[in-house]
Amino acid sequence: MTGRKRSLPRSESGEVDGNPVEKLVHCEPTSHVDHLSPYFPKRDSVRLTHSFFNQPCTQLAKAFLGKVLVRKLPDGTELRGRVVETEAYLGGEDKASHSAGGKRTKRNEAMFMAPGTIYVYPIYGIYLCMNVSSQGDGAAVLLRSLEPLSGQKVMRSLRASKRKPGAKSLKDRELCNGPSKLCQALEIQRCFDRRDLATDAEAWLETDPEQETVSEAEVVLAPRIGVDSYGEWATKLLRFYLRGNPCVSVFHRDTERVVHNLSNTN
DNA sequence: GGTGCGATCGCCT
DNA sequence: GGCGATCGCACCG
Repeated sequence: MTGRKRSLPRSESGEVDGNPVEKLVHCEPTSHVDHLSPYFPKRDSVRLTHSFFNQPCTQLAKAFLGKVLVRKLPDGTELRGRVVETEAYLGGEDKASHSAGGKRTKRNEAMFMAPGTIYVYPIYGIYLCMNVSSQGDGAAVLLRSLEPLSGQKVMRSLRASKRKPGAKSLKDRELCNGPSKLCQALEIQRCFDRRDLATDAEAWLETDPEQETVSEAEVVLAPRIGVDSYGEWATKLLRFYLRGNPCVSVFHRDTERVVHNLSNTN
């Protein structure tokens, strides 16, 4: 079950979908004390370690949901986003995986490294995608979408720098709703390839202090994106996202409708 | 809202 | 030499 309800997406600056509402003084995200309650004592974020990443690929892909990816920029700014969409790439028999058939190359070396190893690769000459190695030979989890939690202004400017000058300002939900968008918004560069998400000083994964564990019912299973040419592996339900979250890149209405109808019969 | 298309280059065959 | 785990924009309805 989820914990306290809250509106989505959250905003650090009193903005709703990019529309300024109220300017707030910047505060450290972990130092808010005004909402403390003796009945619901605030829990701290906990950095996730190797034991978290060391689980089977599909299990890890689901476990990522609700966790918070943190990127600390050289100037000390911390950008935070809650993981809302992932894909599992199993390696071996998974024809859609870069490591299909155990194929190991210079590019995908990180997929074969210890669980928690970051795999960043360039695609279409102009974009990057970020994965995290899991348990299993050549298996990794693709991070597809985040719900921005803090640093939205910086994310927006990082994203805007690659768009047409004068283009419409991006809504919060549009900052990280795609694998290459989240790399741009969090300034995840190629140099992160083969680094360790469990110990790195500039990128890590945390628990969300406002998020209870994610239940199975909140997770939508869907086909992966952009792998249509891989036969039966294109249809396997190896994409996972948080039901109803507006920051998800591609909704799979069919799956959601089926589950919804089933729940209506109860 | 949805669809179609071009961009752009490192990596692999 | 060909292609891709994508994206933004133009265009249509």
